[in-house]
Amino acid sequence: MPELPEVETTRRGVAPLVSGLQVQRVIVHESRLRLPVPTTLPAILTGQRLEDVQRRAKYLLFRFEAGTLIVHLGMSGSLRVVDAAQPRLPHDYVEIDFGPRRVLRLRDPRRFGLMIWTTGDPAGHELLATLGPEPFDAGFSAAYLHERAAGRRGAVKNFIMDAHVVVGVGNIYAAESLFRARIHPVRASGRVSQARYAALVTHIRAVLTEAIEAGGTTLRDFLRNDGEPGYFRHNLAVYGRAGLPCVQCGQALRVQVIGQRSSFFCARCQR
DNA sequence: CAAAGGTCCTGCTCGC
DNA sequence: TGCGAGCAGGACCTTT
Repeated sequence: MPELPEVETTRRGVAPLVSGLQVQRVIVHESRLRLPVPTTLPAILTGQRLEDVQRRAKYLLFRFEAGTLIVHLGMSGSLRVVDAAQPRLPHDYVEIDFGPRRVLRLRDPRRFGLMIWTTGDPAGHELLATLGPEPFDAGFSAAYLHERAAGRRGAVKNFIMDAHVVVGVGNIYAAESLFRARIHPVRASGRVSQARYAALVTHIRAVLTEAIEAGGTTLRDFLRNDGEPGYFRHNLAVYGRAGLPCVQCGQALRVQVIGQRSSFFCARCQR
């Protein structure tokens, strides 16, 4: 589920509902996520006031006075703020209770997500310290990509999906932005001109912006924070459209596994 | 049975 | 030959 737009949508949905409130109770129903949820979490959080919710890459940062709760939704995670009377759903693994009508629940069927506690500057945490720039940072530029890609022969799609190069470009938005920039996903990243990287930067930003404004692309199990099903199919030009006609040229779109991920593209438009 | 939106780790290969 | 960067593949886990 969560690519960057979904994570940002989650942040915007959750933050106003719980920011400024004090944690009443924490229940960890299942701690075996990608990293273990600390069993001390209830003792750490109870009584603390949530200052705000920030985002770095696909990590959500719940900032308390004493430290930061780092949350990642993996491939299937979601957060909702529900009434305490709402029954737990299957795979609702952690509950942070900010009051009877303000229970934050982490659901994560595949358990690829994480929820950990850190003190000090979260940017220095090992999970965050080596991440590349945010797509909307000035440091993410054509010159930056061109320089980072010099000499690299791997597929440009893998390159832009590498969080140490730039964060927040997952499989869907990699496909969409490469299509708009007319760059073939298998092209060696070191053999993309700076001018074409300029186009790619523009399109990555545009695609992410559109998706965030649309409330996030949702393909499967994203739930909106009010608990309503949030199914929303963003207008995707290539992702999931193998065999269907290219919106530009009409030729059938192709799918190919690149870096173990299904990659959709137009073999005529993208070079 | 394959595949699903993410990330980390290991071990191999290539080029200097 | 040795080294490091880059890269591919596997692992994590459950559901459809």
